[in-house]
Amino acid sequence: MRGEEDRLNAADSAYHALRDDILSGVLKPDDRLTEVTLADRLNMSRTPVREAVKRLLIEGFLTRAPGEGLRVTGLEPDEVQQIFQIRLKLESYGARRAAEHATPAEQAELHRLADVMTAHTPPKADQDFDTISEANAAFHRTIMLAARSPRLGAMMSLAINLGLVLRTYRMYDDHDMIRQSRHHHDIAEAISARDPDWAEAAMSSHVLAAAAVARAYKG
Amino acid sequence: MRGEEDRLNAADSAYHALRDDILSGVLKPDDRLTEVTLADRLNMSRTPVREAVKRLLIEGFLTRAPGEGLRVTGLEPDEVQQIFQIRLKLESYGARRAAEHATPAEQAELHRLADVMTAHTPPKADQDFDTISEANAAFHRTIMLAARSPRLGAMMSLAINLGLVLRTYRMYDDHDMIRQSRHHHDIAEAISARDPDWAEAAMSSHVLAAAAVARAYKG
DNA sequence: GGCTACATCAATGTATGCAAAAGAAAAGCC
DNA sequence: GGCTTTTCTTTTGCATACATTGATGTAGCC
Repeated sequence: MRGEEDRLNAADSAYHALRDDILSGVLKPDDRLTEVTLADRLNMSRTPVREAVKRLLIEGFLTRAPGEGLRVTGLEPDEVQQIFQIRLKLESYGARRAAEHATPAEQAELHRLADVMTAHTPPKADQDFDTISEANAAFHRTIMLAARSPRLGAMMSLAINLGLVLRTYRMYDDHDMIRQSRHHHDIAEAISARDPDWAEAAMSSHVLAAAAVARAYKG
Repeated sequence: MRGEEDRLNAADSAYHALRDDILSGVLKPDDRLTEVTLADRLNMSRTPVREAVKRLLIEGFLTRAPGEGLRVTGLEPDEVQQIFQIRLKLESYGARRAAEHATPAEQAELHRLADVMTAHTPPKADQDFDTISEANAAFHRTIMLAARSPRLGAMMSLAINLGLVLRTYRMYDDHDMIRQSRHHHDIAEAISARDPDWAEAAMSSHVLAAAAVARAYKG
């Protein structure tokens, strides 16, 4: 879907390819990797791979075993909840700032995205599923933009990526989805009302509900 | 005083050298830099310099001007406050978790580091300054370790290494330093008492005080 | 005279080769 | 036979050469 990936340089595409493989489980925590192996895999030289690996190490997706290559960092069950806690802090702060700084256009966009989600919830076909998923991502992205804090945006994208595994909607049943969609309307309203406290609380509630779903989900 | 620095590899020493030059003002926000220039400056090849630059870019010390090289990032006042807000959220959460998970050894270490800071505060010589700075960094690092959350650690290192802490250290007067030192004792006590609420509140207070100093500082 | 197109240069991106560090295995010594 | 030492192998670190990209300026054309 993204024709732009061709325009990415090798180092960046290596980064994204590896990260996606880690998050999607193609590369598993026990796999032994090496820079050369990965370079072969991706059909490029070690240099850009090295760059990507360095970044993944910093971000905690990989760890380097002293003398025997790289390993994918495993997700402990407890860590999932920790990531939700981090998201809780950052996203609620983002919502607060969005309530203070969102333009009318951004407010309208948030309402529109919430409407899209509602219209397709609960999903009847796979296509609904995709539409919801995309609208959800766009909703959160718009709030981050409206927060007018590039640093926060960078932090969030990392936190979100860490939790990407969980964002697969497999865990959500219809009830969860409907609630989530309502939450989005709440948040959009709070931001339109320029009420930071409300926006923060609504977002907190939203994230905590998601955390609870993840906690309950076994399988 | 640290003989270990010789054992650092080229990329790391480049990173530290450049960061120090930025923090100390040898490299100023308007300077136009290039990877080749820096490599010459440091008597090494572009490869390790590139690595260091990449990291400094991520951490926000440098920005790349599309077609004309690198520039030292000037810190906008508003951004400084935003970074403190992010730190506030993450560090207070870290303190909370540390209160829940710190080992007796870690608790003792925190008290020890707080004592070291107090003993050298207010600083009388440059050496005191270094000692305090190091103890401070170790204190926060120990809390992050005690929080038992590698992901949080990764996020923090991105947020914190934005260099702000280092740059703001020069803003402190004796009064600020004494207060900071007292805060560290508070936090250590809260963690030893295994009181997450207290630990979180104490850390919040600590970070917000630092933010206030930064806000008041003009020059 | 103004606009386009092409050449040129500066800066970054990528590939490859070699060096150094760290483990593992094998040989020698006690 | 167990321990040390040495060497071989694996993996990362660094340097250098080359490719690519994007900006700037100049010449030619309209």
